[in-house]
Amino acid sequence: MSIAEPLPIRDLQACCAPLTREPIDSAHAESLAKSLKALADPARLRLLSMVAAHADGEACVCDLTDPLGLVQSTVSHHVKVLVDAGYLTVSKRGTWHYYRLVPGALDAVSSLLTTV
Amino acid sequence: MSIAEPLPIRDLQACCAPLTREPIDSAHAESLAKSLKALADPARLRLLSMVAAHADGEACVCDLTDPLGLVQSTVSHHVKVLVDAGYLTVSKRGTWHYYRLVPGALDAVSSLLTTV
DNA sequence: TGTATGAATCGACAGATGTCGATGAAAGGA
DNA sequence: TCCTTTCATCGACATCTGTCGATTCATACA
Repeated sequence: MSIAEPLPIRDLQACCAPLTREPIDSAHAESLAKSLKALADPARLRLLSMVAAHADGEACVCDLTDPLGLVQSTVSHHVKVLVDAGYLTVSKRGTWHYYRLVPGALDAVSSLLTTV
Repeated sequence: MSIAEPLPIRDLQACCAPLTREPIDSAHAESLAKSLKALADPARLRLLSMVAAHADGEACVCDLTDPLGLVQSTVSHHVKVLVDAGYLTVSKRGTWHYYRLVPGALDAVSSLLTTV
């Protein structure tokens, strides 16, 4: 992640009250919107869900192309969006790249939306 | 909402486990993505936040144009997106339309993202 | 009836996004 | 050294999206 990138969602949570607690300012609205945009795609939601459900909680791109019904380059693109947004991490072993959920990342964005 | 519209988020919650509990199927991924897309815009996040913070928990379009820095037709567009997605309701009194948060709508989408 | 006000709709447009096929890069094995 | 496999990147394309100005609609009031 370059320095110009949006804050990953966990930093956002560390600083902010839930959306309805008080009016959100432009900068934080921008950050939260980016985090939500990364999530707001059916292929990426299924991808996240598949990674979470996969053996050992990790999966490679090749595990995902068939069940998603998408070409390798497209899956690679979606995975990159989720890594950049802070939802996935990658660990490389040989020619394989294994992706895994970042613990707490989904809970962080979730807690920003709650009203209670 | 026409019959062809996506399920509002509350129905989604009534039927589904959180994203990481088990692999989500295509149809539900599509629904959840639509609900998230409605939220994934800085202007709409600020709009929701302003409505929640406004006196009596409701606001009209004319209350929002100035603080958002957007033209009336644009605000009207964003409001419609949020109403269609089930986050806002409208009550019309004279020429004024007052928008208000749907109780529990944000909590519903939030709970679908939680992993715990 | 006519006018004023708040809001929805329409048409246009630039920019972002999801998808694909083709190519390139890195690592391992014959 | 060469081939294979896994993945990233690139270029192209159609579609979607956010924004605006102009118009239309509905309601209230003079």
